[in-house]
Amino acid sequence: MTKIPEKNYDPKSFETRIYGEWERAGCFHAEVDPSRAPYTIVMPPPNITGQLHMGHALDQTLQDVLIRVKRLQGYSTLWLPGTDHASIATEVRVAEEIREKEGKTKDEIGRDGFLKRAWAWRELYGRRITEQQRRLGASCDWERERFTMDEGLNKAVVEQFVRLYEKGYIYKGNRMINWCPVCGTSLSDAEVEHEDVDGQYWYFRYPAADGKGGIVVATSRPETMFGDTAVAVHPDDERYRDMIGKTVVLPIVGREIPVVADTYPDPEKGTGAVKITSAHDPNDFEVGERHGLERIVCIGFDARMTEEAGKYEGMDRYECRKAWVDELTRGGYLVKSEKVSIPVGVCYRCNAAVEPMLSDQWFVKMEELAKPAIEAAKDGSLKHVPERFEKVYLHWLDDIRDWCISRQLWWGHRIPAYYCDACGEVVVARERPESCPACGGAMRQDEDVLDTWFSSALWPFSTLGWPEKTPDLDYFYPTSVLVTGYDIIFFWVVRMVFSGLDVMGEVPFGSVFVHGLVRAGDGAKMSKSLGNGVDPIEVIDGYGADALRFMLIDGSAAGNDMRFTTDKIESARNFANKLWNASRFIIMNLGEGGAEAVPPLEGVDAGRLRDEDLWILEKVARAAEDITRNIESFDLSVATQKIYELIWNEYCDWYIEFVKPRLSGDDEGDKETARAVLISALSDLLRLLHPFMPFITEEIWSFLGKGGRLITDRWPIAAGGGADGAGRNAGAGRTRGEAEAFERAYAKIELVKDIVRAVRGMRKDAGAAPSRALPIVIKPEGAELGAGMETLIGKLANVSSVTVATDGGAQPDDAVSAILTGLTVFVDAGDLFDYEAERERLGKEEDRLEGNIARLRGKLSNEGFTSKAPEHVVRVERDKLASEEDAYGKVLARLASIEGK
RNA sequence: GGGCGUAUAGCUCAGCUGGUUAGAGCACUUGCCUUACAAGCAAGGGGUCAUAGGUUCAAGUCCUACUACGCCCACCA
Repeated sequence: MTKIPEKNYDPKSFETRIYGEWERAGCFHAEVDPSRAPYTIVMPPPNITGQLHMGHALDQTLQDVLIRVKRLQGYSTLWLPGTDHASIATEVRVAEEIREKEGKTKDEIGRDGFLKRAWAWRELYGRRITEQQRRLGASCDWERERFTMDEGLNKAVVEQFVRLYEKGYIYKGNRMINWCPVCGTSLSDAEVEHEDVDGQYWYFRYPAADGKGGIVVATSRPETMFGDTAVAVHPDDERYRDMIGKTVVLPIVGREIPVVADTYPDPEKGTGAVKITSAHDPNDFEVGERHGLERIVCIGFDARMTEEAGKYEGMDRYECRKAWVDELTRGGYLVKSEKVSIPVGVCYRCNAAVEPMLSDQWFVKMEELAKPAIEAAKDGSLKHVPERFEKVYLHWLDDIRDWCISRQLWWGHRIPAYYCDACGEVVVARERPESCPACGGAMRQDEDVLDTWFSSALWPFSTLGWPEKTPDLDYFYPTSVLVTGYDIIFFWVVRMVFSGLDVMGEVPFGSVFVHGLVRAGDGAKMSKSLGNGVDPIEVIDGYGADALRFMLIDGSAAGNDMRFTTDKIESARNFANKLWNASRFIIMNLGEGGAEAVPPLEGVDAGRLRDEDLWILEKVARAAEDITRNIESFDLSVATQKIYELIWNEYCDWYIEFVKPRLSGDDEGDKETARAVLISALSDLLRLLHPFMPFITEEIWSFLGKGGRLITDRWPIAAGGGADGAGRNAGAGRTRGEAEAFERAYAKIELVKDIVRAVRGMRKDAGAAPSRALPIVIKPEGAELGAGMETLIGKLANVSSVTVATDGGAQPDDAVSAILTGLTVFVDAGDLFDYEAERERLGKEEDRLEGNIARLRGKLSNEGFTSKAPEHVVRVERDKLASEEDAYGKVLARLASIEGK
């Protein structure tokens, strides 16, 4: 008894089940296997801050497609999953939760209590994320799942920190850093975003100390005036030459500050004189360094004014600004002010305005580390797809500054630095020292944790076991490709590359495959605050994971943003439904013995194969090669379009229709042949589609009696020089005779399609009722009409009889005609025929051909074209002209023959 | 200030290294419940590929300029 699929495509009925089967069978597990080439992708670990969004779904789908293709091609494929602790983001969320649930602050709970709750959070959200990934069909090796704060990774982080410290690449220094007053921590440059806000320039007069004149400076941040330590002017600026070396007085504050000459001020800008606040601005800091200025901190870590601000001490920085400007204005120091747009740095997590601050922090010296990373992109060992992203990568590295890696947070890898309070000794070590090596006193560990990206930077090798020398690391590193969004190129890609080169001496991946954002239907960025996010799980519930996956890949080019619309997801779901029903039809027609009784294609006598059989096999073979090429060059959406077209418009629309009469016929042998070809072609279609729609393809596969699982079956054709060198290309190994037979059959069936389409069109034009079968006459004019052509046409065009009008044979005048390449088709529409309509029809054709012929003649009479264009291009144009002229002649003749009727 | 992207059918988008008459999905028109599929079948309509130059035998595709929108980077007081 043959098992037949349910009538309706219902992804819910099998997706979860199939995933479980794959997982239990160990299909995702990768083995170190020296006999095969490895193919490795480390998953960009999603943050445990929440759940997966549409961007993750895209990211994961792309990786899964690549992994599944390579798995089918016979590589030992490892897709290593994991999650990221996302230090600052998670800390903020956990603190929020604690405030809501317990009404307490972080400090009230304490470090240990906080970490306990953070780990609980990690358990909950980490699991939720991996469940969502399973729903999507991610075929990653769960046995190798990692977390950026697990024990092994902590070991890697400590090891790398110590190594860099010992090399002198990590240092602690009192430098200008970005401070987020809300998150209460320092930030790296990458973590600061720039926003333009409405602001103002205030021009204030700083009187000269000697009472003669003064200098007007412009500022957008008057409140930093309390920290001013100089006024700088350009040495060549005539206006201020006399002032250099003198001192001016800070209005109201009364403190005297020097006027220094420095090349930093641009005479063109503002007044050409710049107030220098060496403790609150990176540029001013440098000017201060050059001139040995003191640093006065007037804004504290809480974004409130310090005692340096006198009576404003304790006031918020922006409130102080207002009050202070008022006071200066009243004092007559304000010269003018103007509204202007000011770029301000904000925290990428909480959006608060970042304050440049002087602070003791740990840094990674970037200059030496960046060099090989730049080199890798330039010498091609690291390729970006699409290429344009290499610019983004290089640009970031080119003017990179030292990386501030310490964070004043609790959730993260604690810095392995230890201090002796007794003698001031600092020890950076893999293990906590028992006591101070200098004085024997007690050691205290640094309170701070590391930037979350410090651990992410090690991800491609730390997850494979580094610093241990493991077989995994040896076999799977370097990884094959990194798939990620363009928005985290410098957060992550750059840092992985320089870390990989530093630690392993090799780039962590040869290619970076960059994708864009998934936007809402109106083009807006999906975001929580806008509430326009689409939950991938809800989409999967409604349409199936396969539809979501297909939709995410189809119809968007690599690196470009895409919009999520129901149109698209429905279209993808409909495609799945189409495949489902076609497969169902085939399975229903397998006969008594079911799938097992159908012989494999190799078991069918080649002589039994009909033209349409050869045609579909050839179609599939050609498409398979194309699709493989597209996938290998990361043109995944091109690949999906081709497979969509192949399945729907060739296999379903034509082949299945061609074969229907045979399936209901009496010739058992022929029936068997048709079944064998149907299944063979379908199998390849399933293989080709599987990476994109893994569930439905696996489910259908299980009905085909082929045994095994599709996920671990084989790709239709061998990878170019890949792991599977068996040369399984469907067209490979054919004899010359066979190849010619395929060619002939292919051309013949394409002609049949043209005839069918022409007849359908003519029937419609004539207004023939769909149920009314009409006789047709085919007049061959050079085309080879094989036997069996008539039956193929008859059924598909609703034709009652096909007469081949051999030379001299009857050629009806009172029939609708269509002139095709190598033949003319007449539809005997009987009472519906109308000479006037026929003439109109032919007239249109005449016009069209005239246009074409004129264009082609022009082209071919162009000496430049015939002499310079490649031979095959010219030949195609010549052939085209010849056939158009031929058709034109026939149209004229036909018009003449019915003239006056 | 620097860099990048996008502009192709009413809408959303493909179009790889330049080479037939520029494609798809949705929408639209017409006709169909044809025993796999109305989430479907069949036949159609619809585009001077943003604009202006240029290179070339040949440009949606390459170059230059320009316009509009979008994004990224940036230490302009």
